[in-house]
Amino acid sequence: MHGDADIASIGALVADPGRARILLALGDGRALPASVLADEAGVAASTASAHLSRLVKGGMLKVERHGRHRYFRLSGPEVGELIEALARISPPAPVRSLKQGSKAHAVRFARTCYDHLAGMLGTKLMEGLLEQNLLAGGDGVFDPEAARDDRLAAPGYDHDYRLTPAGIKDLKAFGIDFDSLPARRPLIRYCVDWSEQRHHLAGSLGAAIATRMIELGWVRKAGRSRALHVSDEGFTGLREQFGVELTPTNGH
Amino acid sequence: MHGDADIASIGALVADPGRARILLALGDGRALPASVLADEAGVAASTASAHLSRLVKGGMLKVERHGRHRYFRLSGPEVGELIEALARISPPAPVRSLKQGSKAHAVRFARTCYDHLAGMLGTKLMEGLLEQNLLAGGDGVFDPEAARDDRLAAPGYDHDYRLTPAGIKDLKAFGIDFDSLPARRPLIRYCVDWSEQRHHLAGSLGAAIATRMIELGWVRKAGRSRALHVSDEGFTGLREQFGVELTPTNGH
DNA sequence: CTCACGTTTCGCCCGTGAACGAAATGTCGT
DNA sequence: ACGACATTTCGTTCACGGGCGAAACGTGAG
Repeated sequence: MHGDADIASIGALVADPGRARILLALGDGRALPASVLADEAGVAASTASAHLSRLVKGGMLKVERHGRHRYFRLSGPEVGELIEALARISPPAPVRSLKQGSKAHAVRFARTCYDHLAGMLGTKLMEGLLEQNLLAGGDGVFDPEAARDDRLAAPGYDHDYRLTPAGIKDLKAFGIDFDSLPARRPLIRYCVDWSEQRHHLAGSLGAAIATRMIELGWVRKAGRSRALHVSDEGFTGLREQFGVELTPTNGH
Repeated sequence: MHGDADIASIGALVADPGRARILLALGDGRALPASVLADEAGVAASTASAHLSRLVKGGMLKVERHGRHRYFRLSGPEVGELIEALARISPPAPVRSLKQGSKAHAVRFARTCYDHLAGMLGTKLMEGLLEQNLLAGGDGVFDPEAARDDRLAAPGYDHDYRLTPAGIKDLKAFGIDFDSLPARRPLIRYCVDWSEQRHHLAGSLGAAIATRMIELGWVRKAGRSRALHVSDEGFTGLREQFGVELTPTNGH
């Protein structure tokens, strides 16, 4: 028999700024080599190595050998969920350099969250879908106070979003093939976006929309961070098809 | 404009064993005075005071003054969600004393999670509801591997549980008044139980069932922890009405 | 086979923060 | 107003863990 859960040991792993940056970089489930992560964390290779082995020993990361590189990734979705939960209540980090500043800006503007869209892009899209009545069942806002009514309600499960007939029609026109979506995964879920404190679309539909937008060239992965770059066609397409008013400058 | 999320600062708050025990004790949203929390954490009052003020400054806790006591509670549901996410991937804590051991045992056996039932009681009940076809749409298991199919899937939203006609009938007979349940809160949600790694029932139905069981005297709050005590009527009632085979000894 | 590169181990320095008791502060009950 | 109790502040001690560079290790490329 064992005792209570030792959450302090996990907390200690996250407590170091270098390790935290490593976790954030791996946040959407990608695999990255140690050297890149050292760079990402802003520490020497030896230091990063120590951090990485502690994270592996603690069960948060797992390793894959590929030639003389060692690729690290989150050991499971629960870890990603933890990172999201942490980011949601974390204060904004102090900006260390101009480059870091604009990089953080890009991540907040549009990024990947697992396999769907997040950041301002993700939440504005959700808003557009709701305004055009393609989606119904919630208002897209994250309101910690509302949940207080019945003490502390279950976390993040407070809305039942569903597609409207118009939504199915428009999304089919957009290029979503509903028949080919995985059966066992729910069509529509939502995440609370940590940078916007609003909802963005997840579930298999969220993933399909993200895939389709990349396919159309509306967005593309920017560099090796989770940030996404929105193309001109993306901006016009988002406005015309989903009523999303998004401009390259309204990020901050 | 601000930079990335500073999850390390939150991690540092959780990293200390004393603070972690405080957070765990407050995990379901209750308010407790500083002296009780000092006892719970196993440290001197002065030490606990320092911990508590750091947790408040960090935004994880808030204070309410009541006479010469100061009651602390989680500052919001997001914090509770974080604690659950942490506990889910944490190793079992080393047992420090016999008393702590049996206390941890009691918590794993049956406890409160926000306003519904968790621990072995909660997961066995979920299992019973599914076996008797009062509930459908999932199998009650938490399987991190299954989510791997489509990379890292959205966290914890992988099933769509729903009541069957038989479920509505039986639960009405059990004493649940469906008409009086809050409208804006979803009827059925689930949580991944950190001690059992299975699902237990949440949502307004989960809360109503918990309330009704307390009303019937099947369970009662044990002491000032989150643990619940199951009465003899509770054991027989659970078996007869929900097919739950639970004995006082199968906790470990 | 040997070189080059990615990664880990080692040894050392240094700063941070957790612990406690004692004493100060504050609040209630009588 | 006084004494009891809850809580915080203060001052000190002490241990743990992060940081780096140098050197060792291991693997793939030429």
